[in-house]
Amino acid sequence: MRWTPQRRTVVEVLAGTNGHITGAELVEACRSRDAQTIPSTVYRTLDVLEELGLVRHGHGADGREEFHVGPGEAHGHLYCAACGGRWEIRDDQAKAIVGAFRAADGFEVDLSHVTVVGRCADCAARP
Amino acid sequence: MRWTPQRRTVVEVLAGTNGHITGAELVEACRSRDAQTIPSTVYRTLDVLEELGLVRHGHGADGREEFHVGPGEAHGHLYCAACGGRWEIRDDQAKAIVGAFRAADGFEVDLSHVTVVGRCADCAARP
DNA sequence: ATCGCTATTGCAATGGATTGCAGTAGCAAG
DNA sequence: CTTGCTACTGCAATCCATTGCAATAGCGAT
Repeated sequence: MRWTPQRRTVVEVLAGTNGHITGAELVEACRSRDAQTIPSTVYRTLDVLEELGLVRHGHGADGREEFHVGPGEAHGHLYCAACGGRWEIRDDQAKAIVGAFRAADGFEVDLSHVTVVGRCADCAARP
Repeated sequence: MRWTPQRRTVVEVLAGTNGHITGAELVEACRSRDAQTIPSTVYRTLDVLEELGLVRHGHGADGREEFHVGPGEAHGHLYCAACGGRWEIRDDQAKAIVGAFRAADGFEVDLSHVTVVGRCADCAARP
């Protein structure tokens, strides 16, 4: 792997990111450091970083790419369609999901790629 | 709601569709009936049909839109990242998921919008 | 310090999805 | 049948993501 200026930029921005970021946001953030930033380079860098396990990607409620800056436990996301709120899926809930599929089919769920959409308690209560 | 030729085309294609179809596939299918078909019209028609509850949309493993032709029970999807296989999430598994969130947080999961990615039993067995 | 291999980059093109706007045409009322 | 309202359509522009290809530049070897 080669340590290029472009990759340095991407990694620096990611290092300063807490939690999640979409592909487009990352491109934007890189551009503010280096106006020459090219989207394809950013996305390709993300691919290699993901292979290295430094980031994980999933898809938000709208299907856009979303990156979680690792390392750390893989985890899914909850998204409220009504208020736009977002939460990480807690471990006990994750276990329930993973277990349900493993037990029944032997299917191994990739948690980091799970986004569950619905309505949070508050929004469900006030229709 | 107005019954236009464009909508008729979309609905006819959907009526002939068994199960799932992506936005792009639908546009393509409509074009083969009516070469003048415009993507934005198709997507806007889908929005209307979804409001009426005739279709439901979710996002596939790659984040692209996917429509399930209803009516019928909302259901999620399983997707194997290794072999590309796809299955509908069975009711007992769905219950486990919905239950886990409802019990803990009062979060109401929208099943039709759930796509779970991972590796199916066969692929998990042969790494 | 130089060389050469090839991983990476830049760019242009492509594809799917979405939006704003001006013009068109359903449809209901008269 | 005619009229008028406005829900739709068509189009062009835009955005996010991805890919092919030729040119560049890291970096290990010499």
